[in-house]
Amino acid sequence: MLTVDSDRRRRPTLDTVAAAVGVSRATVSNAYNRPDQLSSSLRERILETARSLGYAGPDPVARSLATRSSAAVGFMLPQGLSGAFSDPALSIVLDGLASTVDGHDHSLVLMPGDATGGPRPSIVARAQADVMVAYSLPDSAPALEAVAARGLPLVVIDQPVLPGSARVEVQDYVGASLAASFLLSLGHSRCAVLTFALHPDGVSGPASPQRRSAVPFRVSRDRLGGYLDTLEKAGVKPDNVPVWEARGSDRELGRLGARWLLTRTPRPSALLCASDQLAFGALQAARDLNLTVPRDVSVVGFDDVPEAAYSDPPLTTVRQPLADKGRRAGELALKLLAGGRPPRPTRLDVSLVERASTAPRA
Amino acid sequence: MLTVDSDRRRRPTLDTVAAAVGVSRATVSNAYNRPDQLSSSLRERILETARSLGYAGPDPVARSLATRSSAAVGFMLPQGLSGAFSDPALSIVLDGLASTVDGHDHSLVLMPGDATGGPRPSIVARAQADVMVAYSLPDSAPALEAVAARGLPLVVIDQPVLPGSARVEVQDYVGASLAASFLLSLGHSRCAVLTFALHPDGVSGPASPQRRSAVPFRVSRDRLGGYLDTLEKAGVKPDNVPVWEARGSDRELGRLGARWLLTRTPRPSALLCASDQLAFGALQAARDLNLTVPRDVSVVGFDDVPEAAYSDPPLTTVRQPLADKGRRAGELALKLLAGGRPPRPTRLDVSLVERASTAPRA
DNA sequence: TGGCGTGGCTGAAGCGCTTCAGTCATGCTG
DNA sequence: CAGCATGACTGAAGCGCTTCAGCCACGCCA
Repeated sequence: MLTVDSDRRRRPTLDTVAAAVGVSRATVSNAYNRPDQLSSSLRERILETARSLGYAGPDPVARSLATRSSAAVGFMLPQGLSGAFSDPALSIVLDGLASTVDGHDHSLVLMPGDATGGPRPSIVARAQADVMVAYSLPDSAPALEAVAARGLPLVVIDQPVLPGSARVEVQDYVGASLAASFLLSLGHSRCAVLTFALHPDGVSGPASPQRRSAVPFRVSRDRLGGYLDTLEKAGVKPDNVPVWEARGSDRELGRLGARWLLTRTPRPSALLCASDQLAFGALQAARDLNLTVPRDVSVVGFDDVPEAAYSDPPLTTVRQPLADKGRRAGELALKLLAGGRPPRPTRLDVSLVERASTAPRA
Repeated sequence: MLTVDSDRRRRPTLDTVAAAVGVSRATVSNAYNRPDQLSSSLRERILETARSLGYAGPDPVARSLATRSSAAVGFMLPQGLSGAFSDPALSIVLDGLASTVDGHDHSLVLMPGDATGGPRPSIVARAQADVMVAYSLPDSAPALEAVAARGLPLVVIDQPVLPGSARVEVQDYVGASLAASFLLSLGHSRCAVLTFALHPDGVSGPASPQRRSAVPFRVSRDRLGGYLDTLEKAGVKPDNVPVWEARGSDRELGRLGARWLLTRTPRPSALLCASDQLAFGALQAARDLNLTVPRDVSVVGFDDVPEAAYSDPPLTTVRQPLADKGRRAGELALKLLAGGRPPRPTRLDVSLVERASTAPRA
């Protein structure tokens, strides 16, 4: 019967095993880490004895201290977990990262963020990881300084460069332009924008001109910029484009924002949504208001999460390679760990996927 | 300018600082951990010197070794991350856990599972955590043995007892009965069941009688059992109840399963879904088939995730206190860490929430 | 026979920190 | 003024492991 004995007082150590077998501690260590350093018969005997003594292998912490490596990568999030995981895009990125990291027998330490838009510095200072990955933190988050203070290698996803760090990012600005141009080509000049947080203060609402400038989140900044610049080039004044800022990126927040946008006068004929989740919310809001998509209003998302292909109607959206992003970040992290210099930023491509949520202006 | 210097060769240590200030290493340690042990002027001087030397505080690994505590809780998942986080119920639980753990300056180490229905034992053996939380692993997952081998305290969520471990669980069987009784009371005797994985082998499809028995996931077992037993008591033979087993718990899998169930002849007049996500998929499937919920078919979910109140139609479902579950697990973990004996299992209540996805049989 | 490469094992020096039993002034009490 | 708390600081013993320079015996070659 499997029993949990949490009495840690007198757990066996390498020495216990060494003494029991009658060899040196170094040899027992080798039995676990360098099988080629001892005869296989002795190794067998050691492992056997260890088992019978209830020794579960070298203690991870002591091992980390001795090797100066904790075999873990830290992941810093801009928000708490529940908010974060209602965003499938993040889940996919994280999964890509996890599988890479996991494949190299490294583990993943999660550092949820708080209202400041990143994990508390004390958390970062104490995290047992030897490389950090920052996901979409606001510019100059305190967490980033904490990483620098520790001298840990850093890879940032969807963020501005930090000297000495590796980076993977997506052509958000280009993607947003793509979306806007497409709507313009369909004749939609009365567009509205539904975006997730521009500032880390947890506020939802119409985005005033002030809030639209000096946006600390690079992704939000680039997507919003891509939309507005493109519209402007076509002669649409940014100030005339209604923008709703949702404090997060989930359906419900999207629905709320879209309801507001779709009840402006004149009603926008198309919605540019900064994420698919927000777009799904927008589809819902349209239904709530008895509007038909795309007849009454066109909707375009961003991300191309798997579900975008199955929504009602299927979503026109900007595809970005989410899983790749995570994998790349993982590879970069491992490379930095191995002592590599930070390579040039990895830029991933975006493309527009046309589905059924958009149509020429009626 | 914030710069990342990942050159870890010559980082300052406690000794460096001690030497610079001209005090003993113990005193510097105290400056960080026991401010009351030295004069505040000296402490100030030490901290100042540390800062100027680029010393970011005691190394977490060394500290862990010395204190025999790594200030981290490990979270073992039954599946990979992306699958896991498409399940909002899990996100909420995890968030509850994280906030508790985080509030005590502990971090969270994630151990994603693989095809075996849990993390690989090697991952568990090397994880730097001093208490483990297992979430809905199958009975006798290898990961659990690895935990036992290390002698780490364990708290299990939604799983059978393990001697020596703490446990938090929900009255799944009762909840499932509630749902089934409710449908029966509305006159639905032709019910079908849409459940998530009964076995960890990643198979989706109609669940044969063999697959319905010896189910290793406690939650699946209890919910399915609650449904079928209740129906049987009302005279409905379990063998006549179609059951679809989805390999995971997301909308798309739910939609697939529901499509199959709703195209049986005779068509079921009600669907018992083991999670809200599956139920949302079922609502979608009904729409796809031009069926109106609840007129043509009633649907009941399980979990009561926030979105259940907003779906179209709003979902009748079994409520379980998800965030509580996570928080409780966190508290238990911390209590075990503090040396407490495992308390009696925490059982959380369930209740039925009636919304608009159910109606009397036509 | 002497020299030498080699496989198999060990001793001991760390890794960077915490902690606890002291030491030593200092000020207070009676 | 002896006696004694008290506050401030230190020395040294670990925490459990990795690693590397050796050491030793053995067999092989010339």
